[in-house]
Amino acid sequence: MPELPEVQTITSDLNKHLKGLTFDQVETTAVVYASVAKCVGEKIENIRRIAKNIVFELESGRVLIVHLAMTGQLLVSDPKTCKLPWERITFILSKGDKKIGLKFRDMRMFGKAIFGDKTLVENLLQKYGPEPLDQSFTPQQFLTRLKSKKTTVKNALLDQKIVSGLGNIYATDALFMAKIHPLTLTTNLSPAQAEALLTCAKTILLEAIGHRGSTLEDKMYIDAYGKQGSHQNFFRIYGKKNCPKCNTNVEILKINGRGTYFCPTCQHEHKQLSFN
DNA sequence: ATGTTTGTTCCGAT
DNA sequence: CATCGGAACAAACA
Repeated sequence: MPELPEVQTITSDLNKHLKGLTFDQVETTAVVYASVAKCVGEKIENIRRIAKNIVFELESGRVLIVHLAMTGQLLVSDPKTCKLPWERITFILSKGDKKIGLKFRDMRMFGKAIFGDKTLVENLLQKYGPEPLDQSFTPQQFLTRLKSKKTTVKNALLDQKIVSGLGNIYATDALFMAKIHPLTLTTNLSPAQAEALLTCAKTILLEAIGHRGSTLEDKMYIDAYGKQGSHQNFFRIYGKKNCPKCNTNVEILKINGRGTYFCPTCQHEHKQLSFN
């Protein structure tokens, strides 16, 4: 589930509590995680977020990168606790006498965990577009990047190469808040719309970080201590039956396979795709 | 049984 | 050759 706010919540908690600890033991359960076993003996210098990735920067200069995808979780635990269902990697960290467990769970196994040298970070930074909350990212740059992809604005927002960190839920809500129809073609976006969209996306992302992320019915997102977020109580249009502003029935479109909620009254900027 | 689901990547079509 | 979109990845739930 995690989008930028959820990954940010986990990352900042982990950075606060695991900085300076050393990986004592690592147990992996599948070949796709094999490289992670090599982080034994590595000391954590810093933990930061790049797009939806959690990057453990180690004193040696090497890195451990975790992507939670749809159902991944990183959970701080007592090192003696039993294995949880779908627990894929078990870490034990220590600092002096203190020992802390860290579990990577992932029901659907779409997530990734990889250990390697600094070049992994360079590769990451290269493959992702700008962070939407970066002060230096301007609406003009946003518009140019959106227009670089000939598709609908909803689709472009989910392209991590155009702007990183937005997922289906926050993209859907940002379009509603900016009053832009999700099927609007990027080629038809105005500078004013791009500016509104960036402002709304930032507002929503910051709110959601303040609420420690969104936990849906399936409880697949929880923070590093197992706690739910509360931003699901503040969704604007995602999952709603009626528009919170005008009470019109919310419509659901399937855009590239993703459920897209929108209000046909409030989001009226859609230019017709054809003259049929 | 069928259709959903927060994300990403690969491959075929254009 | 570049770009776009659908399918696939795996598992649970309604």
